[in-house]
Amino acid sequence: MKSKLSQARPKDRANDSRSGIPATATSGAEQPRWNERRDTQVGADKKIRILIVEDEPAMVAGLRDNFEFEGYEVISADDGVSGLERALADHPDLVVLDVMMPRMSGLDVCKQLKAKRPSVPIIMLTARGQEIDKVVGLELGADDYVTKPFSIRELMARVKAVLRRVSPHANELEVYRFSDVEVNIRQNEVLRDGAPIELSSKEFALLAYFISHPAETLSRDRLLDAVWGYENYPNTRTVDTHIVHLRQKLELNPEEPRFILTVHGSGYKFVG
Amino acid sequence: MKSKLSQARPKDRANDSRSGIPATATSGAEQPRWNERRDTQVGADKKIRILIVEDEPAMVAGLRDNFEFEGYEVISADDGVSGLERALADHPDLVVLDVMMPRMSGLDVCKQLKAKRPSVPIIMLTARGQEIDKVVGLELGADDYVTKPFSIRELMARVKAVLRRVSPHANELEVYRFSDVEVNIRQNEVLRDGAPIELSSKEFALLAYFISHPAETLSRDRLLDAVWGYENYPNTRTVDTHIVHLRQKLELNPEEPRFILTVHGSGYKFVG
DNA sequence: CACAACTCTTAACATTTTTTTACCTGCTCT
DNA sequence: AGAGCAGGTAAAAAAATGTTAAGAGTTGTG
Repeated sequence: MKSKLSQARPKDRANDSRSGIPATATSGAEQPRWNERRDTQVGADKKIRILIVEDEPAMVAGLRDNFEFEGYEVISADDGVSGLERALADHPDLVVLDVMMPRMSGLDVCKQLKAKRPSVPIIMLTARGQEIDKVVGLELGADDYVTKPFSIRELMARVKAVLRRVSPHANELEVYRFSDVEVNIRQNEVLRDGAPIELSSKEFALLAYFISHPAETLSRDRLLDAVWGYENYPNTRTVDTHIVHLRQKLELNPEEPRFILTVHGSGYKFVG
Repeated sequence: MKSKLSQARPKDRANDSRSGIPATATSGAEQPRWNERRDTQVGADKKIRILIVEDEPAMVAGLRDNFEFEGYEVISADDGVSGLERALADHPDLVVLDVMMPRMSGLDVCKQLKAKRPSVPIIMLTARGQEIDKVVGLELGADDYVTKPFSIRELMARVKAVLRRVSPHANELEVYRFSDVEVNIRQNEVLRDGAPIELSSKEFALLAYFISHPAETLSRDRLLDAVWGYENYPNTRTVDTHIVHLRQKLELNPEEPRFILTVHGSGYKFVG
């Protein structure tokens, strides 16, 4: 969560000019803008971890910024050998791998990594003119590739696409039930006896966070951090208000909440 | 579903200069990429089932990934005998068959399978230098072959070609229906009660993407990536405008849309 | 080549929804 | 009783979306 200054967010992204990364030293022309809030992982419990293996520091910094802004956890390595080591040791959820690197080519890293961890998705960064088919084909097993110079926007989209493809579980399996209420995390949908309950996005994020921390007393500050983000400092009373709304929509008897309980002096607690 | 494919846009978009961002030197993206969404079987009634018979796990995994990404259903077997069994039991629409395998050679599997199910198309994976003529000729009856090492793109193209050749009905299978609306993906045609609804290419591409991701909330950015492509940076509001147009043409009551719903703060969602 | 028809994009304004803040009441504990 | 906290309510503020229209570019046609 980097600059989630959504307060000062420009209206449309055509105008904003968040510092992007030059995709290569040569192409300063591309001005990616990526500072709009997108479909990031809201209130996710554990972050998705991305490993960036790339020898050019500026590129790493730029990618790190953007990925972290999108809510991913980023680790990095600056040559092939250490990249392979980190990939094996730190269990990233996805690897972004430059082809041209010191010590060990990205192609070899890819091959060796796929041999040991066939399931970890890899996106290759290739220069134009390199043999794309080899990179992505079965010989190496990369899941996708982007040719330099690329827009951060394209890379980000492909990362998300690969993640969606690799773990479609996120789509369906995240359904929670308590009492006669059914919460589908992925589809932002809450049902009571099959009838939809309309929640605002904040309300839903709040509920999702509660659900993922059952029976745990959550302080207002913690809820603010998790649901509103670190760069937002609304009044803690804001949380209360949203709790009220949630209860009104969720509880059978909002006067006597059964699911979202108050822990006097501490915060709130969700009980399935 | 790339717009490129459905749009009769002869010229490169490189001369697109309105947003101040040059379309980049990267407009060499004319070459199709295997991993882009293509003319897959969108919203087809039932998926086309591919059987992969191959003993190398990494290869199976890679093929599975790619075929599933293209919208096929994949089943697999890791040796000749079980491959033949599954081919007979599970009625795949196409079989990808490695020649070199334990227990029973792919050649024998092919021969026996063709003897019992003459209609099921088979694509063989052969190593360079193997006797191609025998494989494809009448003796064995395979429909096509690919020599290792091959690019996934080539294999995918051959699979589609064979499927087209074998079942020209595939054209009609790409019809999706909801309410009294009928959408023919391949023919860019939308009918309501048999009467055509005229959609622009963007509108159609948008609808097609919605249809292929039913009940999933799609952010504007994701729609931009999928429908407009990576090299274009239109305003996110552009999506809204097109949604409006789509609704006006598609919904019975555009004021209260039933098919294309807005998810406030997140994007849009299509419900059949 | 001019002209009309059409598409796409952007902008401006209207409307709706969400989020935040402010103010007030009641409760609990010392 | 008074301080501190929980919670209700309403309204202001902000953001997102709907709507309409105008400009630029394309296509098709005479």
